[in-house]
Amino acid sequence: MESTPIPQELPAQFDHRDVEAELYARWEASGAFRAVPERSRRSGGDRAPYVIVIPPPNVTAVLHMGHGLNNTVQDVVVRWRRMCGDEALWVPGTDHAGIATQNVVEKQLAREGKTRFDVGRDAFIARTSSFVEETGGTILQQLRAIGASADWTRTAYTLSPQLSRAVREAFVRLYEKGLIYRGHRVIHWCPRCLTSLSDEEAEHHDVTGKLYHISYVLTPVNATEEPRTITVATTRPETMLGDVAVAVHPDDERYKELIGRTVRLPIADVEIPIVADTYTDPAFGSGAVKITPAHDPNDFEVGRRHDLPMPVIMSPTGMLKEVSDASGRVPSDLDGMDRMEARAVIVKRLEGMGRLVKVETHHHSIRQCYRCDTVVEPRLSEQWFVRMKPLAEPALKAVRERTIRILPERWEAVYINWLEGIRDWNISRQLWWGHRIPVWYCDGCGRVTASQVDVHTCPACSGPVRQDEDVLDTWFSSGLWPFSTLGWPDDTPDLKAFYPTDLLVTAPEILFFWVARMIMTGFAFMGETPFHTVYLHGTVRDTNHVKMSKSLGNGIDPLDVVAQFGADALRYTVIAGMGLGADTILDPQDLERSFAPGRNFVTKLWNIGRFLLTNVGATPVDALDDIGTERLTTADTWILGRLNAAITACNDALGPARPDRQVWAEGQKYAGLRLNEYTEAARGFAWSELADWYLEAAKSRLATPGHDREVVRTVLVHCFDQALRLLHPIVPFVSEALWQRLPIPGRATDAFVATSAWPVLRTLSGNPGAFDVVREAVSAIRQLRSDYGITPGKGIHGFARPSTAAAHAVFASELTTIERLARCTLTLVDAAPEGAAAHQVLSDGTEVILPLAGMIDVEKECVRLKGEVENLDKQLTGLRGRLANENFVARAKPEVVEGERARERDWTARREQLAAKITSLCGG
RNA sequence: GGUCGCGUAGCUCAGCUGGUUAGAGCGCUGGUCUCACAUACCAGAGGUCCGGGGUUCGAGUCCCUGCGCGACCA
Repeated sequence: MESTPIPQELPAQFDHRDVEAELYARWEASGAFRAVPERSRRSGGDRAPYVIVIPPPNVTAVLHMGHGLNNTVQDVVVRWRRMCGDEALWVPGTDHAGIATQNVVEKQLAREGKTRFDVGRDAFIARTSSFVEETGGTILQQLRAIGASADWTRTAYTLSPQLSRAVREAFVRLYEKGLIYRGHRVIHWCPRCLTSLSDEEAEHHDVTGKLYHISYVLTPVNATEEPRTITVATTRPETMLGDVAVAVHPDDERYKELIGRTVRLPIADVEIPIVADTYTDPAFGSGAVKITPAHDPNDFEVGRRHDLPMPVIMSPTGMLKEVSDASGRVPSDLDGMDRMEARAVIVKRLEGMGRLVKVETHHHSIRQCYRCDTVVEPRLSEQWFVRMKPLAEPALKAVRERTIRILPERWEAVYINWLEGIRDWNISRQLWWGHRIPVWYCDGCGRVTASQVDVHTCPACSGPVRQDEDVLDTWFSSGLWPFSTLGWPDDTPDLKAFYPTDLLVTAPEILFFWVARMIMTGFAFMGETPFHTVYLHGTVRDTNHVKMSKSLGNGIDPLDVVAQFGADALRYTVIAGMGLGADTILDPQDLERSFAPGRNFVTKLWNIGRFLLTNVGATPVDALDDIGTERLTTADTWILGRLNAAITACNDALGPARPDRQVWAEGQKYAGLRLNEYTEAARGFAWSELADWYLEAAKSRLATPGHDREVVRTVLVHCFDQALRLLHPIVPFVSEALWQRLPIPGRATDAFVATSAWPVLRTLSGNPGAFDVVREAVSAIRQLRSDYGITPGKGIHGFARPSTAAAHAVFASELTTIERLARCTLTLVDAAPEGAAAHQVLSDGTEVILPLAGMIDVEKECVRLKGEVENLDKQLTGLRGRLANENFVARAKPEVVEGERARERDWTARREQLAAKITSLCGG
C-alpha cells in the first residue's frame, strides 16, 4: 500500500500557545478525567480504582512553583494509572484557610480605616464570602494551564455546605466519645491574628536573645536577719508581673532551707512563695526559676501542682494589662504598654532598683505564628482540644505494620516520633472565617450542647442558647478531606467506590499538620486508612538554595513559564529532576536555562513527529502483528527490543501502584515513584535510540518503495506511538498533538493518547543485540574522522572485516545505514588491506579500517593505537590480579568470577588484534 | 540539646540488596546550517566519589570517626 502525502504541513516548531488550551478543552469535554463509581471494582465494576485527593490550596492562593511541582507529580501519576486501565480519580478542591483568608480581608478593611469589629461578624463573613466567590479558586483555573487532569465535576471546598456537614458530624462524634473537651490551658496566642494556634502552627525559630538575671529579695523572717536575695533567670522579664512563685529543685542544697519562705516581687510589689518542684533544672541559670503560670506552659503545670494563682497580665494584643486575677500587679504607667517596649522599660527599672544582676547573650528558640511571623505569646485561655492519644494509636500501627508507606522512607521515623510524643490539639480559633464550633451554651441551666444541626433552644430547659464564638482550626476540616470530598457522612456511591484513596502527594512541612491528621480521622470515622502511600517531595529553591517565595522575590511564576516555554516544558523539567525527596533547584534569573531541558525535549519530540508524518504519510500503517517476523530487519528487531526495555524500565521506576493485599510487602515497600528514572527511561528511548539510530536507519528504507517500506513504516509508527504513550504523563500536550496525527491502524477518530492503553511488552523473535555492531562501527568511524580532523563533508572510503558470519550478515544488510551515518563508503573484506590506515577493533573483534590516503599520520595512528593497548594492559593487569587471587575465585559468586574470566578473554583477544596492527603499521 | 539526612564532573543530581573502564541533563572545548530538528547533530575534556580509620577476595555503596551543610523536633 502506498501512502498518501501528509494532509497538513506541521509547523517547524511546536506552538504550545495554539495547542494547549484547545486540547485541554477537548479532554475535559470528552469526560476523559471524569471517574465513574460504577466502574470501580468496589461497586461491581471491573476496574481497580486509583484515587488521589489534591492537597487543597488556599482558596485565595495563586499558583506558584511549589503548587506547580506538587500538582505535576499528581498529574503524572494519575495519567499513568488512567492509561493502565484503572478507574482513576483525582479530586480537586480548595481550602478556606481561616487565618490566611481572614487576614486578606482584614487588610482590605484596614485600607478603609476599619477593623472587622467595626463591621461586625455577619457582615464580615458575608464580605469574605463574596471576596472568595470573586477571586477564590483562581488557582484551580490555573492548574488547568499546567495540564492537571483532575475531575472538575468533583471540585470540593472545605467551607461548602456538604463539607461543613462533615465537619459538624466529626466534631459531634468526637465530642460524644469524649475525645473533644473544653479546657483552661496555656496555649500559643498570636497577638496580631488575635487567635490561639496549635503547637504545629507556632513554629520554632532560633534567635540570639538575652538572659536576664534578676534578684528577688527574701522577706526577712525577723528584724535581725541579713537581707538575702534569690536570683532567677528569664528571657522574658516583662512576664515577671505575673510571677506567683520562685521554684527550686527539692534536692538543691543551695536552696533547701529557703523552701516555704517568700520573696517580694519587684515592680509588681507582691509577695510570692518559694516552692520546691522537680521541673527546675539546678544546672540552668542560678537553679531558681520564676513561675508565671498564665504565660508559660511549663509554669502552668507547676502552678497547678502547687495550687498557685494564675494572673493574666497581658491583653490579647500583647499589651500589659491586668486581665484577670492580676489586680494591683501592673503599675499604672506600664498599663497598656506593648510587651516588647515594656520589656525594655522593666529591665531599665530593675537596673535602677539594683535588682538586675547580669544580662547574658543567650541562644534559644522563640515561637512565631506560621501565618504572620509574629512572636507568639503563651497565654492562659479557654479552648477546645482534641484528645490525641487514642486517635494516634491506629495511625501509628498503620505505618508500623506497613498498611501505609511514607516515601522517602526516612520520614516514617519522623512521623512515628511525632505521634509517639503527641499532645492534645487545640482546635479552637478566635476567628470569624471558618466552621463555627457546633456547641451551644444555655446560660439558664448551664447545659452545653454539641449538635450537627443548629440549636435554638436549650434541650434541657428550653431556655435561650448562644453558640460558641470560636471557629475550628482549618486543619480540622482538611483533616477529613479524603472522605469529606467523597460525600461523607453520607453513604454515597463515590465513598463506596473510591475510599480508601491510594496516593497522597505533598511536602514534608505538612506531614503533621495535615497528613497525620487525615490518617487519624480516616481510622476514626471510616475505620480504614485514607491512603496506602504518602509521597513527600522536595522544595523548590533558587540557585542559592533559598526556598522560593513571593515575599523574597525569588519566585518563578509557573504561568510565565507556561507562556514562554509551554506546560510540557515546565512539567518535563520538574519531573526529570524529581529525585525521591530531592529539592528542585531553579534559577529565577534565567528561565531560559532553567527550563532548557524541557523545552529542548519537547522540540525534539515534535521534530521526530514532523519527520514521521512527512515520510510515513497519513495512510494508516499495517498492524505490527500482521508483519511477519521474517520481514523485520536487524534494526527493526533492535528497536523493538529497546522498546521492551524502555517499557520495563518505566514500569519498574513507577510501580507498583498499590500493595497486593492492603499491606506493603517488605520488598515493595519503598519501590516505585522514581519519576526521574521513569523520565530518563522514556526520554532515552525516544531520543537516544528511536531518533538517533532507528530513524536514521529508516531513512533509506522509507525512500525505497516496496514491501520493506511498509515494514519500516509500521515499525516506526508503532515505536513512536508507544513512545508517546510512555511520555504522555510527563508531556501530555505535545504527545497528544502528535499522537492524534499518527497513522495508527484501527484507531477511533475521537481517541486520545490520554485514554489510550499503557504499553505492554511484546514477545520478540531474533536477536535484538545484533544491531549493536552497526552502532559500534558507526561510532568507530565517526571517532576516527574526528581524531583525524576529517570534516563531515569529506567523503571517505573504508573497509570492514567482520569477525563472524553473523556479523558479516548484519554488515551486509545494514551497509547503507552504516555508510549513511558514518558518511563513508565501505567495502566488506576477509582480510585487512595492507598499507597505512586508521583502525578500530569492535567489541566482537570486527575490524574497521580507514586507509585515509594522504590524510593519515602514521605516527599519530601508532601513538593512538599504543595508547589504547596501554589502557587495555592496565585494565588487564587489574583483572588478572583479581583472577589470580585464590580468595577471589573461592569466595566471590561464581557468576561474578565467570564474568571476569569472559572479560579477560575478550580483552586479551582485542589486545592481540591491536598489537598485530601496531606491528604491521608501525614496525613493531 | 534530641532525632534524621546530605557531602559523587564547573552546576543540579542518579547510582537498588558491596562485584564491568562511576552515569544523565545543563555548562565547557573542537567540528558541522548532513534533505525532522543549530531549542539540532558529531566528537571530546572534566571525578583523590569530603578527610581519616576499619570490615571484606573486593567499598562511591557497610561500620567507626573527624570536618562541612541542611531538615525536623524540643
